[in-house]
Amino acid sequence: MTTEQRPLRADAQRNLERITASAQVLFAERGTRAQMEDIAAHAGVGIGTLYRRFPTKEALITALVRQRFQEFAAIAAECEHITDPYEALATSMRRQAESIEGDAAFQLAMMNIDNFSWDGIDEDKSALNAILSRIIERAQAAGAVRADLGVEDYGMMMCGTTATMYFMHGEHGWQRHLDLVLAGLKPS
Amino acid sequence: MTTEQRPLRADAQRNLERITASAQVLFAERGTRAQMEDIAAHAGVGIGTLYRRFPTKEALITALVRQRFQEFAAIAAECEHITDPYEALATSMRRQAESIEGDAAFQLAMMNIDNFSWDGIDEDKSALNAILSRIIERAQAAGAVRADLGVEDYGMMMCGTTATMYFMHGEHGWQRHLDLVLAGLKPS
DNA sequence: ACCTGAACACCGTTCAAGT
DNA sequence: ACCTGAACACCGTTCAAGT
Repeated sequence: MTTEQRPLRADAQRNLERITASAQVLFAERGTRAQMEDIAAHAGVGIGTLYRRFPTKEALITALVRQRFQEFAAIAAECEHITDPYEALATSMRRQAESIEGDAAFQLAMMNIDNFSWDGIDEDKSALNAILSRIIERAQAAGAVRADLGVEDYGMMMCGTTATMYFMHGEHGWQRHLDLVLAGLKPS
Repeated sequence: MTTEQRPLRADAQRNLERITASAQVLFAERGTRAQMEDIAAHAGVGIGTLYRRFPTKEALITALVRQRFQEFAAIAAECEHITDPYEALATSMRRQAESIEGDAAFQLAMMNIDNFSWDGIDEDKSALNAILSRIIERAQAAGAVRADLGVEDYGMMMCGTTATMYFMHGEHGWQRHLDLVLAGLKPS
């Protein structure tokens, strides 16, 4: 909950941004095991300051995850403009997956590692889902995908793809998983 | 590496079995965060004893994961006897997935959480893959699945399915993910 | 208001002492 | 050979003191 109620004092705002940026870098690099102390040091602040903004490590990660979800929504919104209804759907998934390729922590998060409570993430998720629903319905109207496809399926497939992304780094990467899954979407 | 070189002294053997069983229970219940001390207590031994058999928590989990892989191989071997070539493949995936439904730690492990080194697991994996290759080839010869399907795809799909299993507990569960993925296997 | 870092708590791991 | 548990180390989190 990167709560930005009353504007922060200028230096505090700068610190907050540094913290978020450092956290993004270190978590992406090292996954969930990046250490709070290291993040604070990387941001050039004391740990106390970090904890003043984010009460727990979980809260910090949640903030980053929410940013990613907002990016997902932006990507989906762009893909809605693609003329071909099937490509709109497929491209959305592919581009979202590409956007998190270097971010180990988000991949872990996406798999719900450590049973995070994901405070506030439902808002972001439903904003995203609203767009995705439209994309899916258009594809269905065009007969490009199976009639029983739902938004939950979309999330599920992204979850599966993310898992293979984290798991397998070889040439047979997550693209392959996504291809298989996309092939399964065609009407039978 | 549950190394069983020279037979253990009777009491030590009994302790080892208790440890493995307790670890299985607690990890399944609580995921990777089950504590070593709790496992030792549950098994009725001191922590020192636990560490005498398994040098690290990782090694303990690895041992359990290897057991699961061996079970996977047993399941695959049974499924090889199914007459319908497509069903042999689909049933193998479905039954393997079912077998780990209650085991949170394995699900996490399957997703390579914490970058475990998976000592020795390659052996188990290749034993399993040998069987799976035969099942896949038979399905391909029968024209029941796409010609470009490989064993790595099998692992990838199980990985994705496991992730959704851990991630989503609703009615739209992992079965749905598996269905979508299986649908994608049919020759186009 | 916000910053700092020493101190605390928790849990994985070690090791000296015991049988 | 094997067992035990007190002690250590590491890292997330707190809080008293300072600006």
